[in-house]
Amino acid sequence: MTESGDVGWSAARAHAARNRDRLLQSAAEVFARDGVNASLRDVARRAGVGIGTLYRRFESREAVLAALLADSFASLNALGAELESRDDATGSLIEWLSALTDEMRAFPGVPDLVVRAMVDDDSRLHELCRNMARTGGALLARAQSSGGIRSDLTIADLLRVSAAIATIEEQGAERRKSDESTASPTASRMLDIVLDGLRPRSP
Amino acid sequence: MTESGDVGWSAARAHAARNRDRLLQSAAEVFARDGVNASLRDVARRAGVGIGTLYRRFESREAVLAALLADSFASLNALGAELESRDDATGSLIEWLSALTDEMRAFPGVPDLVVRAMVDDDSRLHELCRNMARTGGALLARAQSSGGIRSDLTIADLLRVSAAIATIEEQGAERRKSDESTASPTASRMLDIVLDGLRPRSP
DNA sequence: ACCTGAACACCGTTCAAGT
DNA sequence: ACCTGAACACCGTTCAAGT
Repeated sequence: MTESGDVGWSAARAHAARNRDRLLQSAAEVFARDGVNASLRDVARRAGVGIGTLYRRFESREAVLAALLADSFASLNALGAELESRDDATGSLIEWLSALTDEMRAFPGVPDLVVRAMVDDDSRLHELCRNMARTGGALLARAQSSGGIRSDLTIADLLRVSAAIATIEEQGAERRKSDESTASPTASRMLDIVLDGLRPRSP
Repeated sequence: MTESGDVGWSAARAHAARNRDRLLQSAAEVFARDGVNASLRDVARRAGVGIGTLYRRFESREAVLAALLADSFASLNALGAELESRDDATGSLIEWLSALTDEMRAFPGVPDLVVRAMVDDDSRLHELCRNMARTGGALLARAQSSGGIRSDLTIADLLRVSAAIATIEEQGAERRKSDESTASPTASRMLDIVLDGLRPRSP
């Protein structure tokens, strides 16, 4: 099949790129269904490629996830930059935390992953998470100096809270067999309740 | 080896009981290290029995966990009963939620497990969790009628919050590689902060 | 009655062999 | 250069064979 020189090369490269796209598409579907620890063999199967191809395109499960989540994180950084120029510092922070919580619901297991990656230098998601944290940190500092948010909180605290809420809502979104008294709360209600606790109290 | 009649039987029964104890001991160690989804083969190996014996003594992973967590849940119910007779209704609820959060930190993954079991009729932990929720529900109702807790909250909300905090602290308790700005908050601080949000606000 | 371990159908990950 | 699938070392779970 070897066509001479560049033609063969670029055909192979195009094919490789298509495989990468298919793998990402497939991974998005499988992770959405089975969570971030879903079977990578499943991902490869559904993409119609061999398992070896997956490992050739992505050095690890986290590399796949990093590729899938990169856009989310970029949009959070963009939103943060935009919110910096708003008057309401506290409202800005809360809006950003809401957006973060939403993004973390991409796949089951993402919140956990993000919290761990924040603290693990070796994670493929480490830098992505750290950048995102920097964006949030700026918003937090502004909200704190405006007096709208307790001054003893750190951005690490808030990311953990956000992750916790995202985990809760992720589970609440699943099919429930008995739905009487344990019906899941509205998506944003839990976050609202918890964020209430972040304001300074004047008793 | 077959000794005649009852003697052989009771020896076998005693042996079986000892195996069960060893398995539980081993499971406690392995789950503490690797979380609730740890290898059951590992559990059997460390207990010095065949994998078949584990499955003979416990019909499922959840059955092992139910056996390990039964005491915790019982003590929460006892604590609840005791707190019912205290004057400070809100303080009682908060103390109980603190205790619950602590118990959920038994092994990594327990909070998630409890939240799921609460909603899954088929789980071996379902009844255990439901009873515990009933205990908390009574404390919540009392705190709400005393005016100390927002009236729109349900016990399901609070258990989810507790699970979320327990998850956070469980992760915070792990060895961190970089510990600068992401240092984990003190054990109870997150819970305190969040519980602040549960009080009615008077602006 | 109880215990064991082989057996089955899956994983994640690597790497020789093919094109 | 890229792709494939066998190979290895693991799982969870079941069940025939042993005592």
